[in-house]
Amino acid sequence: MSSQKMLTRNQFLVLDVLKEGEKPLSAYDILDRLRGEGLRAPLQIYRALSALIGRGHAHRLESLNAFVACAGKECHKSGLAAFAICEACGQANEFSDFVLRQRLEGWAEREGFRTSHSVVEMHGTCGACVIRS
Amino acid sequence: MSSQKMLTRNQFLVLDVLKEGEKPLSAYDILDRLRGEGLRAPLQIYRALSALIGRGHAHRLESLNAFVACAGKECHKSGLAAFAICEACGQANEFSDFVLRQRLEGWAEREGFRTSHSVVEMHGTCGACVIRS
DNA sequence: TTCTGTTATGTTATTTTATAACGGACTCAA
DNA sequence: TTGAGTCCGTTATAAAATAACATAACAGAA
Ligand SMILES: [Zn+2]
Ligand SMILES: [Zn+2]
Ligand SMILES: [Zn+2]
Ligand SMILES: [Zn+2]
Repeated sequence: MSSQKMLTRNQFLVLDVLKEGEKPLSAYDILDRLRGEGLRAPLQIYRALSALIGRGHAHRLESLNAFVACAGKECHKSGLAAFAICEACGQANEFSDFVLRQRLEGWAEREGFRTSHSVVEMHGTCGACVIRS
Repeated sequence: MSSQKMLTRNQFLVLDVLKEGEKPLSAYDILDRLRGEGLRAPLQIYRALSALIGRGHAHRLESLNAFVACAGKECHKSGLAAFAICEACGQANEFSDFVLRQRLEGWAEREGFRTSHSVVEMHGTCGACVIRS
């Protein structure tokens, strides 16, 4: 089962930056970190991001206008990636929760709503930062 | 108990436009509809929106960069407003779900995460548009 | 009253985020 | 070898949000 299509050079570079980054990065942040590799235009980044997100290698955080590498084990299986975003340290913690997904799908089914994608993003202060404060 | 502080003129105008609008509106959409009332700058809209959101009169849809008047009965009581956004007709349906909120708070509690605000936005096709297609 | 802190306002300029529109290079199969 | 598909790179532009600055309006304290 090698339906894993190869990543292009730009896609690989962008994904690598996301994996290195400890925090969500904006497209322009990513661009700045890849100027050394010859990338110059925002569109190069956005195109790579679209492809990566389409294949499940990365996620877009809607409430931050930023992007992260996928860190979930089951986010494809469960079909829903949720995030807890710390406003103090900036880190985003990806998790997935079957009940959560079930609950949303239940609502959708009752209402005849056909879901294509769900956004779940909690904002607040992470455990480490709570202690530190 | 008249702790209901008065809305300012700009806040009232913006909220009124949101209530009239059948769909989520961007700040610039709102501005365009209020030029007749003498509003000229985006900041006037953003300031009014911030105040309205702070008081629970309106919500921001993170995945659309757009705003809606609050249509929920219990979204303050339940502390969580969720939205189902139709990509066909553009309408956003606000709902609230206690189990959903409970589930998110449960995760947060286990992880020591202190939540300040949660974003739940489903994208897809609403019942009416599914039938129509 | 006058002073003073707070809140709301208005305006201009700028930053940040995202896309449109164009053309070239390459692969693969018909 | 031609045509479809995909990726690439560039320039220009649109869309969303904020910075910086200056003024007005007002309530409470002195
Ligand atoms: Zn994931
Ligand atoms: Zn933190
Ligand atoms: Zn509401
Ligand atoms: Zn619809």
